[in-house]
Amino acid sequence: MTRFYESIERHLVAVDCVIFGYDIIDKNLKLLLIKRRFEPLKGGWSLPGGFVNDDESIKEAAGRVLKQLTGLEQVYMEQSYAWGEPGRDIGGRVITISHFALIKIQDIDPVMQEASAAHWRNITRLPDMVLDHSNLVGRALKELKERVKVKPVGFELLPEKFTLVQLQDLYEAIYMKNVDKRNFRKKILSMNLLEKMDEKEKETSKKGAYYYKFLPEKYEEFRRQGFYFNLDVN
Amino acid sequence: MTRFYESIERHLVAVDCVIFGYDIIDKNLKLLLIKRRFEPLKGGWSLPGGFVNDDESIKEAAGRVLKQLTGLEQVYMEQSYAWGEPGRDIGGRVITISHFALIKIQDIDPVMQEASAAHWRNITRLPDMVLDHSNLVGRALKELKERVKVKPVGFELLPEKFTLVQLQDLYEAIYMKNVDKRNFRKKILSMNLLEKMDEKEKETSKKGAYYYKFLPEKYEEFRRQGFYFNLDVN
DNA sequence: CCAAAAGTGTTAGGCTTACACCCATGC
DNA sequence: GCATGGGTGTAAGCCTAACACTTTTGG
Repeated sequence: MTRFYESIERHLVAVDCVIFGYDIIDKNLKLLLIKRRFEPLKGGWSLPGGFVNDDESIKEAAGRVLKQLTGLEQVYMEQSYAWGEPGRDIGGRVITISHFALIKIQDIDPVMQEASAAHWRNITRLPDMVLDHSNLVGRALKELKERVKVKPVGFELLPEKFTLVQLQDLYEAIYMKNVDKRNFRKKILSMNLLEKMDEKEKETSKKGAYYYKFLPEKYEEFRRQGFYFNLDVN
Repeated sequence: MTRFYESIERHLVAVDCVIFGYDIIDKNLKLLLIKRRFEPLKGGWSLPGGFVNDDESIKEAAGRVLKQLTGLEQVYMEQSYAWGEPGRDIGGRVITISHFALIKIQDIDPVMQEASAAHWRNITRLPDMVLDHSNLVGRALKELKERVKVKPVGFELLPEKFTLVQLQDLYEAIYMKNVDKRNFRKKILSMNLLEKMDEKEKETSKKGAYYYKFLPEKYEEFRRQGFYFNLDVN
């Protein structure tokens, strides 16, 4: 493969993952962070990342990092931004391509999480982070906010079945503002993307709240017909 | 700088530029393409690109490529996407970070353009392109469409002074659909971002159309006050 | 005087927003 | 029977979209 381009400078290329999770109990949007396991800056709070191997795509590299940390595959992940200031990594010039992933907190393999020393941290109270990782987080969060407005990806952060209250709480956590309950319900239900189940969630209230589930096939069908998801909320 | 990370595989990292221009006369959105000057695929239609040097950021590399081709600096440019499939470049594994730039066609240095064998090609009639460059274009175009709706960047493609008809034609070329004249004018003028000049453009009509200019300072001021540019058009 | 392009307002309907009370149940 | 959280409807106004004629002037 490498017959041409031989005299050209090469670079270390990495991927970093901004892994979002949502805690349905304390209603906080969270990030999965690790303590950096190598020098320089060993022990500092860091995004999970890794170098891109010769035989894998960027996407595969990011997927590999995510799987090593969480045990999860087929996770919703988007490329975010390529960071390449020559001085951004004090250990040498590294170009990193940040991604953000949305995972269901409860799906994570607890053994793996323990082994990798990964920690969930509230998005509102992040520690100081290594290198420019706070910037990567900031950008990913901004992109997430835009994305959940126009694509039904919030469900990636919730269990299969969830109540409308939980869904609203999630949106409030992401938008970082309150949302009108009646308008929110009207809007999301009017899209016909949710199926109401018979079962009720009874932990958090005496009356109980109906579970719903998201119908991805419906979304695909409507999309093909020109429908645009929109949950722009006051 | 390179004390750590020594044993790790390195990669060729490039930038490619999707350079948009708008021809006010024939009302076409165009791309600046070149004939590839080196093997493999020498002579094929290609996006202008180049490898990232050791001492420059990704943004600088893209700026350098753009300047070499057009003579222009301080051009509106956004990073688009990092493309890294191992097999995407038949000459060896190259990770490329695509960008899109918006330039005023008439600003380009004609000597430079000649020398670099750069050609403007209508977006609606692009030639077959080398490697995966059609994909990079597709993505950049999609991002441009989104961007002009929510950010006043269309003006980057027009001369300093332009008529409302010209502005509308530009939006029609980007959106690839017709726009209602009265609604378009109402909307753009209501934002108070344009200044009407006394002068008229008299080439294209006997009556003549008033020139306007965009006021970037106004935009900045309004932005700070929480204003969001929006030109979502029917 | 005519052809060609610039410029201009109004209306109906849909969507957004604001807002407060009843319901079901466990204790 | 009461406290707790779940669930529901309506009205005002704002924004969007549809639509056609008048103005100017060079030839």
